[in-house]
Amino acid sequence: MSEVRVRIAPSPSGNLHIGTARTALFNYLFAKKNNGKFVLRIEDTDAERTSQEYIDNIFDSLKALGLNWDEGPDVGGAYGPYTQSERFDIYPKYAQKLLESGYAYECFCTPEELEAEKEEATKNKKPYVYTKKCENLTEEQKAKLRAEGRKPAIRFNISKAQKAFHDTSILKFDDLVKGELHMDTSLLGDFVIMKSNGTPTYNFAVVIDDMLMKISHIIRGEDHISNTFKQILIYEALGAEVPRFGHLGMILAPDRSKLSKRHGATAVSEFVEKGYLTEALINFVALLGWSPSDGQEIKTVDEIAQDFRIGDVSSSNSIFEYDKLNWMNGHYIKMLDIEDLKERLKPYLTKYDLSEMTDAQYTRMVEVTREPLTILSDITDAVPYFFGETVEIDPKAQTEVLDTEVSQNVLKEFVKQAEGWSFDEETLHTKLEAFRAQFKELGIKPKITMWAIRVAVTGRTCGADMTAILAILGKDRVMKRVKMAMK
RNA sequence: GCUCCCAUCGUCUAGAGGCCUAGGACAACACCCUUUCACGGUGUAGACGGGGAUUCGAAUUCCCCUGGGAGUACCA
Repeated sequence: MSEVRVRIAPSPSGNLHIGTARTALFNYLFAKKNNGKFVLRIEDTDAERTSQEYIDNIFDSLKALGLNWDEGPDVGGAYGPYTQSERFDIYPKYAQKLLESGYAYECFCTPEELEAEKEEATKNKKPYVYTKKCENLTEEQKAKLRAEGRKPAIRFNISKAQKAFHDTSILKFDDLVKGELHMDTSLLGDFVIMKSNGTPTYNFAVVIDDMLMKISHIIRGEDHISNTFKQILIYEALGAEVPRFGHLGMILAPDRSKLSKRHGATAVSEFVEKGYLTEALINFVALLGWSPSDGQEIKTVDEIAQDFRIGDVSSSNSIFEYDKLNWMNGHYIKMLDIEDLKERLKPYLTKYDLSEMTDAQYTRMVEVTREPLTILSDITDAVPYFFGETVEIDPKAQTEVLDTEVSQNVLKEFVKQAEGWSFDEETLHTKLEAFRAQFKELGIKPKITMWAIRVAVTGRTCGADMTAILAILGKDRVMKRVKMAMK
């Protein structure tokens, strides 16, 4: 077989969708596994909905996910341009070819006429297929319509192509993930390939582009299955080699509907802003439909590529649930290199004055607070007590902990003893241990002892390791806060 | 409406006729660890949508039903 060439062809009518990212990933994996090329093409045929902002977002998201393309609008390649709007001059040539070979014809029907036919069909509970009304227009009739100022669209003649290349009206192909798929093409209407304004429709543009870009395998969502039948016929009518197709199940929201904004984030960039790591995102999304042969689910994209076979991908839909993504994201946060993590956390710490801390203190703070983080943005609410001279005491902690007599006794004793301590973690650790033991003798649980100190110093009942907190804050601030908490 | 696709624990999945009294992961629950919250460890509970057929034997093959999804544009 000739070179494996796959592509992802997003339409820039929105930010890169997580579903598109998964499709891109499977294409990328397939290319990697088969020493092929991964091509990025921007399908901006519909100028109305396209914007540069979205194009940038698609580029950035794909790069952030590590899905680097070999050919594309920015890096170029031998089969460019890779932006559809820059290819407008090439589609009419092929449409003309189809017109000449009789696999396409001009259609002068107005949108109103078409609309009426459709209504008629639904009224009679009949499936709508284009009537082929314009199939056999004479040159005279066409000239007359043109004279009236009507501009024709070009329609593809399904039945003619089907008859020319297949014995029956049933068209079949062997899908890479679903196996044999078939369709009765007599149920398909002759669809428009060139709009009356001279631009190609999706189904035509993709075929021409994929053909010219020598795409060998088309891996995409199963929402394209019905398009595939139309596209195969175009390839055949054009005398081109038909690529292999593979249709992936869709990603659904927990309510089994299409994943949309009302379910939360849908764009990769939104997930990133929320504090999801691209490593976790891509790993998670790979597991939707694919599973590792060794059972080891945490894997880099390159590791997955080694193990990847398109035929192993599940053909059913899968539901996007946050539980596992969250777990996985937390896992990746725990695994991250500390310096890396320090940088990635900074965008979520802007409300604090990091200059209050030395780099060593910041490092230590991150080390002791990273554990419970699910998403990076969780850091914001996890660290307020590391900053400023004083803390705000949680009302509940105040009444339940600080206001008790035991706590007050603990704090009194703490102030007395800690005055003489050195506030390095090692010392603190042993001193605190002894401190707890001392109270335990009096029948006070270690937990209670520590709670008094914790609430006085941090304002809350839970948080990072106390020893580290005290060391980072330093003796002055700790003593100040504890004294303030005393009655 | 018509056409197509899909169907194993709540979720993601393993399973390609006997290895399945169906395995793993996340979530849940319990216990352990522990200076809190967590992390971690151990364990518990939890599924082959229904009905036929083929077979000595079916989660695995076939058919029907049901359920879910998608497509049905001069959108992509």
